Amino acid sequence: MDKLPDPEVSVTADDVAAAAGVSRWTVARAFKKDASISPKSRDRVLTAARRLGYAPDLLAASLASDRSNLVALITNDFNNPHKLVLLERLTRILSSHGWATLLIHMSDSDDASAALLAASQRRVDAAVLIGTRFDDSVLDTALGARRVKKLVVFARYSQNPNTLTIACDDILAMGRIADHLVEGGYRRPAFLAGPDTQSAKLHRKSAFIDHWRSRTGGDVATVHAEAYDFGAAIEAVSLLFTGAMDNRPDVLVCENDILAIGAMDALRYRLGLKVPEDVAVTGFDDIPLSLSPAYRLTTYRQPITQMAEALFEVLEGKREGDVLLPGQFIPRDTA
Amino acid sequence: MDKLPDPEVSVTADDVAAAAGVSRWTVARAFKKDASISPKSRDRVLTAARRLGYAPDLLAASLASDRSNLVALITNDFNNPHKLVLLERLTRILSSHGWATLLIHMSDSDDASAALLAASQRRVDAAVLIGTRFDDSVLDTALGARRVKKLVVFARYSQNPNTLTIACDDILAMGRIADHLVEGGYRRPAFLAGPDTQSAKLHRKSAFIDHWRSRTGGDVATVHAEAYDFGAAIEAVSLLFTGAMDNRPDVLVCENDILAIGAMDALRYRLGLKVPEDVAVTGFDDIPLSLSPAYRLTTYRQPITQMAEALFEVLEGKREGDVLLPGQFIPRDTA
DNA sequence: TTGTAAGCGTTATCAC
DNA sequence: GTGATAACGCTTACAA
Repeated sequence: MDKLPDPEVSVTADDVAAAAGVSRWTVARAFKKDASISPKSRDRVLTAARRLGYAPDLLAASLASDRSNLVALITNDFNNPHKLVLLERLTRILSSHGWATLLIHMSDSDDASAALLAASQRRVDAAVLIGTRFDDSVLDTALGARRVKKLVVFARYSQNPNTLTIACDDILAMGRIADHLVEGGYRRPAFLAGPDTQSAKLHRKSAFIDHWRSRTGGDVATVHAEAYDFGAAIEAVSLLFTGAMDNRPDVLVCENDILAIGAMDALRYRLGLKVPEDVAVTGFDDIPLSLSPAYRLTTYRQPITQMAEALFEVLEGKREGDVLLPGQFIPRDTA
Repeated sequence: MDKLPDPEVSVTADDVAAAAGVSRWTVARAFKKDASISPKSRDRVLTAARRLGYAPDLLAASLASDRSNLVALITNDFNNPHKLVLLERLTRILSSHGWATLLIHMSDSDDASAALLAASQRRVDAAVLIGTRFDDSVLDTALGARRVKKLVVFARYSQNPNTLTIACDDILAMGRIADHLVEGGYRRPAFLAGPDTQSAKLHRKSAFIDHWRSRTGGDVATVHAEAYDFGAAIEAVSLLFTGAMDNRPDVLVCENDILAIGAMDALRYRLGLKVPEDVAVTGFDDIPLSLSPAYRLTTYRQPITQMAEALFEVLEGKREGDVLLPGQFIPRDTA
């Protein structure tokens, strides 16, 4: 009768080796994909392993090999539902390739050093910054405490040379949105952005403004919400429209969907305006809510799956340099 | 001149020991909270450590001590924005207590074994299941592959005796909601639940029905959405109301906010009904969107912070047994 | 193709 | 209060 795996006793490669009558090294080889091992040995090892309930200890492996197949996902923006989409895609795709993910919360107040220290103490192979709410000075401190082998900025831009950016091509994206608006006959756009800190994150804003200017020669009004959530967007938009009702914008171009949804709420429930009849709105991200009949938001979808795959390639060292991928314009009813 | 920390070379406790003129063990002691070490030695060690840029390697520590201070957060329900709130709170609170979190995606199709195996291979001290979409058979397979020291079910109920539940007290909660509705004069409630699988997750449904019956003697209609997202809720509610318009429900009690929001969208945009004038709606969770002027949803907030703190105590072995905590009723405009 | 020996950076045990 | 020594479970040489 087969012995059942005993949960109390941890079974190691040595146990399997003894059971299969081979060396510990051969056991390790049997679990490697492309190892020089005879099919017979491998089979014997795997059978024994299954019977004993053995699974390699990745912690010990990491320590010995100095490679953990572990990434830290560091983020600070838990208000935006888009984060959930990013986390879902990243964990799913990375784990399908054998990578585990450490989720690290970076509070707004303190800098990234603490997060990176935590990551490095767990010996991650790379740290991935996912977020919109930190500016580039954060990266400098992070890199000062350079304890992490690779630092990737995901779904956001970074000019920092020691950092690798994987993102959606914002210039292309905002150009596409601007084109759509020009062709739709809109003439007085306003851009609703997040907090106005000195950083590269306002890429979308400048990309839109540049493109709009070159196509129409016209100017673009600008508002900053105090945070990336719809509450802040409601305040910002209310303020904007109560100010100058005589020559009000005919379209609100928003840095992301959550701001766009706040903008729509403000227009409808605070200002009594209709979307898109009175004012049109565009977003960015295509969060699930954008599809809801209450919003039906015209937006732009980031190529998250491809971005996640690109991250995987970067982690494996199969790819170098920044990655900028084109997304997809999603026209719905709000513009 | 002080040498700057060299990122290329990893500095170990031995280096610090040499620099401080003590043994490696003393270095370790200096980093322990309540270790028997003289203040002088500790100070000398910490100074040397700071100068060399030393931080203990938690991987090696885990291997040696058989304690990783690492938890696996396993989830499969990335459609519900409430997950983001849970993740935020858990990572923040756990990390403030020195615990790191592994985020593991459990795909709907396969069982929990893969996720638990992944967790155990990283030697987590506990696995925490966060989700609504698995039924109890999943727990059985998970426990069959019993590789993880502790298995906690968070923000959901489990009857499994090998599992520890930390959740909001649903009976109390649904009782509170039912009371509010009875007092509000509602008479024909319908309950909108998620997918109808055989499991304990329909706790809220039965809790509401029981309470409603005992207070009014009346029955409660029931609908099941095919998934926990607002698209599925829209379909389910549309179907329910096109069926029997003669004696339609006057209030829709929803298992959570995301279903409630879908229900409201269906009522307003598909059926042309007004909330709460024609049909009232209640939710559960108090996700950020519930506060939006488009919804202003009457709902019930789970005590997430306390639940997270309870999890911490369970992890540290300071607490045993299931934890059921009371939440807070949040009356807004929809009921 | 397979086995042997020496690490990886910490903690645990037990002396001093 | 402090230090030596043996684990922890694996991988990386290198030798057979």
